[in-house]
Amino acid sequence: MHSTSSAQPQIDQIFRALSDPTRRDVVERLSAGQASVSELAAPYAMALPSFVEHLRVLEGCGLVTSQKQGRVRTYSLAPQQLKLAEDWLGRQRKLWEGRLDRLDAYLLKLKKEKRQ
Amino acid sequence: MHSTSSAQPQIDQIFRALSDPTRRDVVERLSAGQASVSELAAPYAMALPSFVEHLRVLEGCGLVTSQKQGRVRTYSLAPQQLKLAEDWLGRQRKLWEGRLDRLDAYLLKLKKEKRQ
DNA sequence: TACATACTTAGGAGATTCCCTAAGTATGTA
DNA sequence: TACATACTTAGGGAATCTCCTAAGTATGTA
Repeated sequence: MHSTSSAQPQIDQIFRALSDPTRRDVVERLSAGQASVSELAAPYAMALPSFVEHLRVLEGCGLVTSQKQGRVRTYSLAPQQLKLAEDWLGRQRKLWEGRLDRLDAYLLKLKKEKRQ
Repeated sequence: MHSTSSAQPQIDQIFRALSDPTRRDVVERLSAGQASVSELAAPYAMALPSFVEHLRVLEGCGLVTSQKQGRVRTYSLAPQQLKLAEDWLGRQRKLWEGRLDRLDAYLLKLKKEKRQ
């Protein structure tokens, strides 16, 4: 159907997950090291089930992992998925910069031809 | 309320916009150069008003710009906003890598101390 | 002027999101 | 055993999203 067809549910979900400030905060917090549900939830006014749903979204797209020990569930960052999003953005930047380079080259050529 | 407080509506909207495969396709297409609404819409089965709504979302968060000449509206990429998202991801990667480095250093120190 | 083209506006249906309260289960502690 | 702690499950409500159809406006063309 499309020319480029970048319909990857995984990337969809990763960008979607990162579009919420609470979830971005959690990712940032976990960059500093693992933490339990209550530790992660503490800074937020939100009801716990609401907050836990954010954690579920993050785990659902593989941005974080968790394991339960006794009654405490501990979350950690899983940075490979972050890389997926970063790679997509990097690819766009390269395309864009490549286009600028070609435009530069073209303008330079025009200028040269004019001079002759 | 939060420790890190990354509640930036702009970044929210950018990640939100990029979470849809049609909109990511459009960004990719525009990386190759500007295009009109009908050119952009051509590959999709979607009704035109639905597709145009995607363009409105992209323009709303500054990822693309448009101008109308006669009856044709032409869209271009505005790559500065892409950089916002890329920067956020890059920052997370640095935090994460920094943490790994500190962990390495710590393990190395442990190993040394054990040897004495 | 008549007709085609390129959007644009209006309104609506169904799914999803993001929050809530109330009540439950499993685990550690006195 | 009684109680507190740390989630977990169930269900619901308002707002937003992503698509649709139908009809409108503005511009170029014969």
